[in-house]
Amino acid sequence: MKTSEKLILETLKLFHERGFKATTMRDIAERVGIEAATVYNYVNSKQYLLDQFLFGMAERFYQGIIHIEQSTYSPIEKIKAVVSLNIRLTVENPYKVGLLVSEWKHLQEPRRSEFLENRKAYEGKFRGIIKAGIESGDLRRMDLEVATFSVLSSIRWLFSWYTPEKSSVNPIELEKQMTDFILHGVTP
Amino acid sequence: MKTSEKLILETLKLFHERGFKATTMRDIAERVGIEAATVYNYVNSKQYLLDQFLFGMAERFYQGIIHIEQSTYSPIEKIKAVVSLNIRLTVENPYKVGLLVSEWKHLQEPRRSEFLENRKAYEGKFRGIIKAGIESGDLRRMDLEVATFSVLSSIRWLFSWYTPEKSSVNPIELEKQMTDFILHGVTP
DNA sequence: GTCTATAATTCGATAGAC
DNA sequence: GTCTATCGAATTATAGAC
Repeated sequence: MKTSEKLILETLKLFHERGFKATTMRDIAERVGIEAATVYNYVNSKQYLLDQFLFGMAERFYQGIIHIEQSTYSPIEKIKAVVSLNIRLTVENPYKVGLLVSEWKHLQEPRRSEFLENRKAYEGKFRGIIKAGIESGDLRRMDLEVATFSVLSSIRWLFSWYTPEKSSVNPIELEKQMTDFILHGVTP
Repeated sequence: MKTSEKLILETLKLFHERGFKATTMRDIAERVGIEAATVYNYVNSKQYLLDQFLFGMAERFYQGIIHIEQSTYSPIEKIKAVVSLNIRLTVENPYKVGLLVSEWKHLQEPRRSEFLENRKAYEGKFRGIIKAGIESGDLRRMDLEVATFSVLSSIRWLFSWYTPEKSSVNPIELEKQMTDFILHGVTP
């Protein structure tokens, strides 16, 4: 593996294990097997590394929901597609998705505000899907805010407990199980 | 307000806004209106403050689910009670609940391990409730792990989006809405 | 209880040789 | 591309006067 690749990978693991603030450039250098000063041959700053991780993932979530929003799917099919999107991105990038919900506070302005705007836009698009579903009668009449965040929360925390290797279900089965939960709850 | 009370309150707000690592003793002192050295007249260390917040809340969640577990409620009634417990504790202590899920990594050993064991025990008890419900037929047949964490995730993230003042629903209505979602999903 | 002063350490980042 | 050396700033915490 190239040093540049190893640097990115080890940094991601350290941010995941200890958090951005508790990870030092010296920690990163040690994992890669170089000196701290050499890290600056690859990146301008520690902030840059966090920025790349967060906005890289945020953009993929955002583009994903835009495609779903613009599709001709029914509201329920759109919800299924969002669940599928979340599972796919989380399984492919569990650490980055984890950073997305825990380390954005450490972005510097104006990037921090940009990040929050992006997240708000994502949530707004999801809310639109739920709203359309309620109005068309495909979904139950319920409070829009509660419905939006209840569904979002159940899929956003996937990263914290699901790993395909250790779980009793594979990603395909997980998608079915989670969709069933969101659509029908836990009662028979 | 007594200085000691103001110190606790302002520290909690700062930990919430910036995170534990990004909050300095000087920040805390400034909000309270004293010098940094004076903070040490009230607390032994910054770690102590985080420790108190996290274990104080963790204990309340733990005691709550123990009482629910030992009750004669049916599985569905126990789930409703856990939802109620989460809403009550989150509305009463939104910042502390937020720290519970975002700042535990910054506990020092052995407290960090103790915290994780407590959380695992809490999750285990909740899993037991779901398991009993599936076996009794009160709940749908579904993967135990997925069911446990799907429900837990939907209520654990309450702190990040719900505030009684700004929401269209009050805590009582929120409890009904969330219970309906967990039991029956979003479809009619 | 609150202050000033400061110890002791750590951190992000840079300079410049090779 | 990698190193040694180091700067300058920030941080937790303590000592001791008032």
